[in-house]
Amino acid sequence: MFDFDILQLICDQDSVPSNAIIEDFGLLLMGAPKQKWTAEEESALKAGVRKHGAGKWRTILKDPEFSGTLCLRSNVDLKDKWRNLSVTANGWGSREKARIAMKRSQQIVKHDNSPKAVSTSIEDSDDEILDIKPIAVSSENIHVTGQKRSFSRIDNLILEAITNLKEPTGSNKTTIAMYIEDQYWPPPDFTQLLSAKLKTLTASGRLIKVVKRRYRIAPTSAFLKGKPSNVSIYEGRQREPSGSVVDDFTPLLRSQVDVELARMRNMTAQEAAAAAAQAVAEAEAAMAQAEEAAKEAEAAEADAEAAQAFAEAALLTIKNRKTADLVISFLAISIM
DNA sequence: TTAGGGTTAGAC
DNA sequence: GTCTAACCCTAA
Repeated sequence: MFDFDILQLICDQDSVPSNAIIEDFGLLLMGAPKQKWTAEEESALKAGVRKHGAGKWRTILKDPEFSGTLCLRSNVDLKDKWRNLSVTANGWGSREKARIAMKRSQQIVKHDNSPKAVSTSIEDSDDEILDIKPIAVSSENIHVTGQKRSFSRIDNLILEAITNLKEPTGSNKTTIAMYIEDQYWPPPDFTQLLSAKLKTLTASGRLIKVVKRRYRIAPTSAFLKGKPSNVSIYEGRQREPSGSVVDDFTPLLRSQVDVELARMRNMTAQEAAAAAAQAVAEAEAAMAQAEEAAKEAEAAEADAEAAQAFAEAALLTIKNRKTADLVISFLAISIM
């Protein structure tokens, strides 16, 4: 189209077009169809976020590595697109968002009514188990050898993601998931594992939950001790695909998956069938493990809700009876 | 410059 | 009519 050709000419200049230029051009495009994001623009945005962090939209636009691809976009466009990506990556449709918003407002009311209630942070509302977007299964790399060891690998991935994303206000679950999914090939039910793991890491004090469901690494976290920041924890594994680091949760790099696919193409029918059967069995084991982790997370949430309900009931009792001593005695007996 | 809420176009 | 993605507006 003619108008887009003009803007492409602007793009061909060395400098990044200012917002004013893009906005003025928007006037020219009045009535024109929406500019759909291309796959190239999308990947450039993701790469930009990886490099500079979410929220550094202007920096990403100025980065010569991305300015060529994103020259038609303003920083606001980047922000909006990243928001859309975050929402869809979580499997949240408008209904889910409305439901979560409703749930959150209800919880805020609860907090207002019971300031001393047992804390079931409203920031946990996005830790619900959501639809999973399975990406790939490594038949050789998912070995179920016990939850603790497997989870320690996810711990490292989460910490690596938060470290490398460098978001000043911390990283949310979506951003962490997108980083990991972009860098590796996580197993099925990865989102469930991530939700559960974020909870336990926060509970154990290794992560700090800051505003708006964002997580930061606790200053005293032992996970990164001795490890240089900004370096992939899996670099060793990347250099040695057949090395020893395969006994845990180890998402595959895309390049490794490509190698796997190439190997599979050369298999005989019988070999392929055997490999497929083995992959299915191991994937099922991994899914069972993920399911168990999800159940644990659900149980923890249920416990917290029950505790909150109990605390609310206790406070109500205090108000109504005006016999605090009696209630305190009752609570003491209940706890024992 | 950015975040977040709101609006609207387009696909289904 | 519903849903999603792109776009708009405004406060900080």
